[in-house]
Amino acid sequence: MRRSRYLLPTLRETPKEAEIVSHRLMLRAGMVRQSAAGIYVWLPLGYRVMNKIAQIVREEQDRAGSQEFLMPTIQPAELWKRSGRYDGYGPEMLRIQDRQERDLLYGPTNEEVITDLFASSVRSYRDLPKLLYHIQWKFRDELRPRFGVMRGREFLMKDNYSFDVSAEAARHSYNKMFVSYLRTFARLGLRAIPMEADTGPIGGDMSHEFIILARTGESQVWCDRRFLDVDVLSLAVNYDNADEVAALVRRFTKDYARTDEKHDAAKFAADVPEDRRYEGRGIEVGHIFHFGTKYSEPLNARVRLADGGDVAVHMGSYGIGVSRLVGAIIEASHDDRGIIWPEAVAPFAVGLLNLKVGDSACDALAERAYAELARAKLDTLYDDRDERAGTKFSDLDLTGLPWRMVVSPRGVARGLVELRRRDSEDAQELSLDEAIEKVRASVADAANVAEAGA
RNA sequence: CGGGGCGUAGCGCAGUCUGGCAGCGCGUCUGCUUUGGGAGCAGAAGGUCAUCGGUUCAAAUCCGGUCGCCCCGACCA
Repeated sequence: MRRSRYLLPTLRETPKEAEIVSHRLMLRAGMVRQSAAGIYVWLPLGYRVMNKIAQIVREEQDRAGSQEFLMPTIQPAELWKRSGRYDGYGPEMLRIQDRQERDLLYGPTNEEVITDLFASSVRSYRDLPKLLYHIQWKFRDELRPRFGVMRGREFLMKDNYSFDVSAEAARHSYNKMFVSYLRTFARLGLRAIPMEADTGPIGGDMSHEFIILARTGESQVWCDRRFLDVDVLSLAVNYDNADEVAALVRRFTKDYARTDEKHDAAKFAADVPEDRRYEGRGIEVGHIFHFGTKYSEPLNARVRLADGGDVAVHMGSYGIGVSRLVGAIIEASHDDRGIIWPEAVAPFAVGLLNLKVGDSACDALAERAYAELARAKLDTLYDDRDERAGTKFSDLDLTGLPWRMVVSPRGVARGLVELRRRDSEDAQELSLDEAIEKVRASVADAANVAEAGA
């Protein structure tokens, strides 16, 4: 993409509404614009990142045996009246009426719709288990939206729903999602720690929040530092082997990790040696939950059993805040110059700068670099604007692309470009071929890591 | 929903107290010079001062209503 043609309105100054760093940087880097309180326009750069995140989420959901489909944003109130939540959900739910004065709502979540779908389309225990997910916009009319896309009213969420014939089978589904979440966040360049969460009326140990550690997080968290040392992507997992998946879950639940909701200072002190105690802030990026027959009973989602009887299916739901992750990744990965994208979610792999537009040698080399980067299938944002070097450097640092390739009079006579990583101070002068190969290898490594263990 | 604050050019702000030509910086456009970390000079464009009403010879400024946005708290993917 040529920068001169791209809609990328970077700002030198921060709009005054932005308080936390991810919000400031997303506005300054031209990723989002606020449309109303907690509602955002996603500009091309921000939308690319969100789509990259969604794609990784999608791949890991599929890998764990889930199927993607799509439910509507607008739901009939009638379903919610049947589940008993229509009155219970409160003013957070946006209620609307159509021209016939039928009661509708903009979905804050989708248990009702999918349970109803399941009830009308699945009849037999032989069809179970099922894991179904979609990535869809939600609306929750929060009292006070804040922190940019981290707590918007409208947000993009992946929600998965599992259906099993028994509580024991449901645990396998839960465990699959648990492991797939570990892999998903690791691939996004995040270290997400599963923490015990409130389970509601069901009880038991079947609810976890996935929290990433970040200074600006909203929750106070306590955990064992051993969580920080595990290389999740190197762990092999066969999702069909219930024992193997359960063993992995045990490995990630045996050490202490709790938010302020469940923190027990005495237990923390007793269980975790002093040198392994971590206390800090965290951001919730995922939540998994088993809720048994809470919706299948009222919405009549039952299956026939082998012995001729029938049973309400056991369900769980599993959420990842996709749009929130865009902000969360920035909270975890930035410096005073701007965003530092992990390679896996970067909107472009390379920022190509021509520092002397109008100089025929520089123009020629930059154009050749742009063409060859495209041939190597490396997403490139080519800054071909007739701007000063400082402007281009600052803009590129702000937008956080992982690799910077500079064409300038310094190296052009020898056919050299300068290559530098966003997270490093070291630059190298290389031939164009060498530079492209280096970036290509780095991107390929990231992809290989993603495949490891799967 | 309780408390506090703010709406003036694309962004950041001054002007409001004490009514009297709507301003500054950045950005944008044109020209010249410059060219490795947000350049210099010269010129230009850009405004329903959130909105509705009131007071006044005169309102960004005073008074009242409404809308929007932000922050703190309680609440939440």
